[in-house]
Amino acid sequence: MSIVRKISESAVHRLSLYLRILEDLESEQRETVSSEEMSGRSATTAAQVRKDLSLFGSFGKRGWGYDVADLAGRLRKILGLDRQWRVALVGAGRIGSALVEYGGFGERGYDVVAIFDSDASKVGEKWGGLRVRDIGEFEEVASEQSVEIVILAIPVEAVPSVMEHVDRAGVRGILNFAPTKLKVPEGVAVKDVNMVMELEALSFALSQEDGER
Amino acid sequence: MSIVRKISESAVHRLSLYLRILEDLESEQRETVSSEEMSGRSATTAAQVRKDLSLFGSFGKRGWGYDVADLAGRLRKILGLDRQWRVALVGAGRIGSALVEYGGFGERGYDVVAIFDSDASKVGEKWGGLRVRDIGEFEEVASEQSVEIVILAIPVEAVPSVMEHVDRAGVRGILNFAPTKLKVPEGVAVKDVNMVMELEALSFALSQEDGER
DNA sequence: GCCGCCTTGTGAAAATCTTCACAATATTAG
DNA sequence: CTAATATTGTGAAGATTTTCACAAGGCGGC
Ligand SMILES: NC(=O)c1ccc[n+]([C@@H]2O[C@H](COP(=O)([O-])OP(=O)(O)OC[C@H]3O[C@@H](n4cnc5c(N)ncnc54)[C@H](O)[C@@H]3O)[C@@H](O)[C@H]2O)c1
Ligand SMILES: NC(=O)c1ccc[n+]([C@@H]2O[C@H](COP(=O)([O-])OP(=O)(O)OC[C@H]3O[C@@H](n4cnc5c(N)ncnc54)[C@H](O)[C@@H]3O)[C@@H](O)[C@H]2O)c1
Repeated sequence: MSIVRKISESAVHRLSLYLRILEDLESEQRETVSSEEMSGRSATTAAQVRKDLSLFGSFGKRGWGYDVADLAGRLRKILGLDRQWRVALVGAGRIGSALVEYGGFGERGYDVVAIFDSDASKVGEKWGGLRVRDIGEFEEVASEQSVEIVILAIPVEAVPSVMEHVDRAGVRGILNFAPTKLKVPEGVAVKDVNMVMELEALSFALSQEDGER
Repeated sequence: MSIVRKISESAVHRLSLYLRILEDLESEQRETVSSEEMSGRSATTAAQVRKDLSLFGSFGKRGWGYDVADLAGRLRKILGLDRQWRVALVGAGRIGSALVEYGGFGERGYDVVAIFDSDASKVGEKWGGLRVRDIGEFEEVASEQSVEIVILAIPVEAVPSVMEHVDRAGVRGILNFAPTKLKVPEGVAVKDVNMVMELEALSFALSQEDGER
């Protein structure tokens, strides 16, 4: 039955945004919200909000708006936040440590269940209840722990060798911080986080302004 | 003279990608490259590569391709990387420290020239040659140091008060890590880095797969 | 100098995404 | 019950982005 609609990258992005807005509204004890108000708190239009939501169903009541708690629940379900995701961190470096210490992921159902590194001086360290393991143990531990998502926070040079482990372990999704295009088997989802690119987009925008004057 | 073309977000993103590819090619001692090969190393098509570049001029030679070093130089110029940018970090926490210790920004011309925090136990610490300063000094120091870009790595709650300082100091661009929509004066560019959203896009993709089976 | 080959640059077509505009309908007041 | 009001859900229009397809050059070989 399920119709395969292709939801655009940007639409998914906006859904995350809407969820954050709804959570703010929940903490303000608001019961309902209109597409108009949602658009005011994001950077979109009311029509966009309604179109985005209508891709998944009709969640509002005409003349009344959306029930805040109900819509938040539906978005959580749509985004896959109605369950726990078992996550492994590979790369116990600067970014890795910032991520593991950050509580925001656990809150949303992403449980870091294993940490890997190749540096003998890091392997064995205790990081918030978890022991840093050698990358050589990846396949065994990842399958034992049913890891589905990997956060890759390693240098570019280490990517090829680490990806061999990751591929063999049957991981389904990768959040990649290394500034390189990953080669992954069919069916594995990858999202890149590239802060340098964001800075470049910023300096591009500023340079354009300068050029126009 | 300069025609004001609106370059899409995604096109700028791809330009950054192309630059990274060209830098790889440079380190492989390659002299020339075709749009075909560039597309193979990114996730686009050859036509897209050529269209993107043609927004800014015609940099190639028919039947021959692009000169790797020349094109890299032109992209650097387009992205505003042909100069130094003076950057201030606000928030000497986990993310802030990972960023400051990371060399990749300096390499690309982003110089962190000041670091601010509000925590008395952090103010005064030495971070790679810089003293962490109190956020109260922001306006004075930022204008003295000609800061143009701010990296905001503070908790959401601290955003409103910090933004007052930032707005008054006449900063032109902000790289924001706090998961909230910044309100900025006209003309200030903002780019958000939101890792939770990327993870949500990942779990969305994985959930969709599950649903389709 | 001419031919054949290769690859760019770019209009035009196709696809995708966003905005518009309004009928449908729930709610509330009288 | 009717009217007035609010706001959704959604086709259709409009805008933007991507892909197609090919003429226009440049280069090497003969
Ligand atoms: N730190 C930042 O602010 C920043 C910013 C942008 C991008 N990045 C990127 O993020 C990635 C991580 O950066 P970082 O600053 O955390 O680096 P880091 O050097 O602090 O940490 C990398 C970790 O990976 C480990 N590692 C190396 N090879 C490995 C292997 N084969 N298997 C397992 N672990 C291995 C290292 O031992 C180290 O602990 C890099 O690709 C970097 O380019 C970082
Ligand atoms: N750490 C992560 O992995 C991660 C992931 C996603 C998003 N974020 C976001 O990035 C931001 C920073 O995260 P973090 O983990 O580095 O937090 P952190 O708590 O480690 O650091 C925040 C720093 O900001 C400082 N600060 C607080 N109020 C301030 C003020 N008014 N003026 C100046 N400095 C002030 C604190 O003293 C602290 O040093 C947060 O908004 C967080 O939600 C972090």
